[in-house]
Amino acid sequence: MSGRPTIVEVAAQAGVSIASVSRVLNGKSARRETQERVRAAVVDLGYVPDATGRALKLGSTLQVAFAVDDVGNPVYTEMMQGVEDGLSGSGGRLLVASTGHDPTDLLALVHSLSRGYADALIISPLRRPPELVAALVALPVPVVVIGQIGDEVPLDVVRTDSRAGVVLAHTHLLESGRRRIAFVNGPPDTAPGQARLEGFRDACAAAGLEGQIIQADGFTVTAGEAAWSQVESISPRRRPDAVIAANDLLAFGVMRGAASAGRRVPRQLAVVGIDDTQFARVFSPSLSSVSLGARTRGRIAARLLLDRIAAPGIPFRTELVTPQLVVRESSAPLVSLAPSRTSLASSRRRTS
Amino acid sequence: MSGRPTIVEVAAQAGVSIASVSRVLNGKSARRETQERVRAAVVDLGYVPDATGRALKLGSTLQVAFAVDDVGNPVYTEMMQGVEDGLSGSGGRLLVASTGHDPTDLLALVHSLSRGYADALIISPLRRPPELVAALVALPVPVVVIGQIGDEVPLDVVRTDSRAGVVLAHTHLLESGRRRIAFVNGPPDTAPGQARLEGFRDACAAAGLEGQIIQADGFTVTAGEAAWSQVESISPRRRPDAVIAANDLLAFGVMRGAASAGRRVPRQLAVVGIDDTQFARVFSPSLSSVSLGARTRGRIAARLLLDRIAAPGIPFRTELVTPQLVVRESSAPLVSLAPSRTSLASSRRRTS
DNA sequence: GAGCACACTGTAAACGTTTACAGAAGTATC
DNA sequence: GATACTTCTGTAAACGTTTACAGTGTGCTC
Repeated sequence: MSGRPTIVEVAAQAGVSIASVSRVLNGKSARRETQERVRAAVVDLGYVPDATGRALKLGSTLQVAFAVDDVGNPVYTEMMQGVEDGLSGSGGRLLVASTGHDPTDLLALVHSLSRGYADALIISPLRRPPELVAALVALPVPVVVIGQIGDEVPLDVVRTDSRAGVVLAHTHLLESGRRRIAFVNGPPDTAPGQARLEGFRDACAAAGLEGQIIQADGFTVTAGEAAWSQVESISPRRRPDAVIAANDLLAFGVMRGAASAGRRVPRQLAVVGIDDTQFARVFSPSLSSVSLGARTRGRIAARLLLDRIAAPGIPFRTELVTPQLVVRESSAPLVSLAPSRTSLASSRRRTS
Repeated sequence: MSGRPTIVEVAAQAGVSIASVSRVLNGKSARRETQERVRAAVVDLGYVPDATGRALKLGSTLQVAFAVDDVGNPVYTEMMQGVEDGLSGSGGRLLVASTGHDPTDLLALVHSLSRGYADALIISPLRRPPELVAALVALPVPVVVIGQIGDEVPLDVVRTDSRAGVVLAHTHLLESGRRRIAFVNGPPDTAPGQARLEGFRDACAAAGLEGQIIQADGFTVTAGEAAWSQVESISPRRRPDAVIAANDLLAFGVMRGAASAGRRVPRQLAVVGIDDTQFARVFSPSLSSVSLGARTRGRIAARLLLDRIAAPGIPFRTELVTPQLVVRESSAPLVSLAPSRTSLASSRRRTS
């Protein structure tokens, strides 16, 4: 009466049983007249089937949880949009859980998922302590991990080779004429922090250069700014002429720090970020960045999930997205900078 | 057997009835020995109460839906973080629905909410066609609107006076010595588009100036870039020396356009954005922006919601968040720019 | 008109919880 | 030892669906 109408009231109004109402609404066989009466009653009462009752009976909530460490990072927003893309048409809803940076939060979240309020989980964790991996594997619902999780873990995974991504960036900077290339990393106890660090070491070894490594205490803009002051404190002779940042936010921070210290990008300092977030293109100077296909990864994760829900028994898969360097202003080659008086270069020309 | 254990199995294992199990788990009175046996069985079987069964019985899902038009806009991410802040501790989960820009999507989403998969809705719509308002009012769950929705609508509302916000920006630009102030608006059929346009007209009238109005076809960076080309096409004599953009993304777009056209910000063009998103501070030059307290608004919305859930009968409230101008480099005063030829960093020092 | 096939419909059980109610067991009081 | 009282426990109903199963009715064939 007071609340929303239930199937019982619809049945009463239509003068049929609740089974018939359910059948009509789910497109099962029913006489034309029954159909009409049910539909009329539905419209009349404004009946909408209750998701909870349905979920209880069918054992599926049509909800997918998406867990990330920091929704403030645009790369995760893009990933989420990818997931939404991939889910669209499946009738699923997206439950977003940002867990802050507290690892116990994340674990609690994963555990709480066994309450069954979602049919599946897509997770992109920065860190992967054994407890987390164990919890993920033990979860009674399908799980897709975006990122590295370990080879033998029985889960669907969408990966990218960010190690190779760093090498791409390094090679590009060499080609643009830089030799003193530094790496501003995020926390090395994170999966991306570790992989990207390895990539940088690989690249340095291959080039026969030694590279400075600066460690920021997060993957944020402010951490990048703080890291810049470490760069500044390097003795002038060894001071880098290029920086690879472990993600775009760090890169923005570095560029900001460099700008307020009066150093010109890209003339005095080239910067390359990772993730190619939407703001990389927009920044001035625009930021060269290694795209790890966040949106694509999200989309693939959704697809893996839908596949597994459709056929739970299939073997676990690992999909790989290859990194791609997007070259923009922040890493313009030294050679082309020298003679050119074109737009950006001239607008950034030294005033004295 | 196969799936997750239910309360029935726990009861069997503990040798008590399911009612006792439920009571122990919900902290109702029970003999110490019963408690111990139930808890032992729970641990033993790894039992976790099913959220769906619980929701069905209790009629509450512990889920709050949050609907926005564009998750790609950082202002909504911040708002969402505010909502999460405000919800934390209430045991609620956040269901994020980004509806793209299709207004029928949004309507469909709102209607689908009457399936009862969420206990409440927080919505920040760009447009508010009568159908949407009607649908919101008709919804069987509490609704909080962030933004303008109309005075007589029986809903809880969190508002900000973005009209006054534009006036703030305008006054500031006058004080910084600008006289030909243009306004880059988003679509004027949106609530913020309309309010901000009115604010701009107010400000122009008060100052006795006529202001150019440029209309972008979205609240995005690319729309801002496109709008810039319209600014460029204005005859040089009337060309603006300052731009107020209807949000930060538009402002970024304008700055990007201006930069590639070789115009200096703030020397030749001052820019002020609206929303004060996290990247405003980071941009080079950093963007002056009118904060509308997105995070605060989200937090307040959550509080209004919790209040209403606790006491559904209370009168509807409208909370107001006052805009605050954050002055940064992009609108440095001409006077301080004129004599000095110093870097942006030093000009920033004077303005803040 | 009997028999049969068929299409549809209603009854009732099930999904996993919570909780009103009544009954059981224990304890204190006379 | 009976009574009243308290404290705990079990039974069963309820939340809103879907669906197996049995039943009804109709039309057809002989």
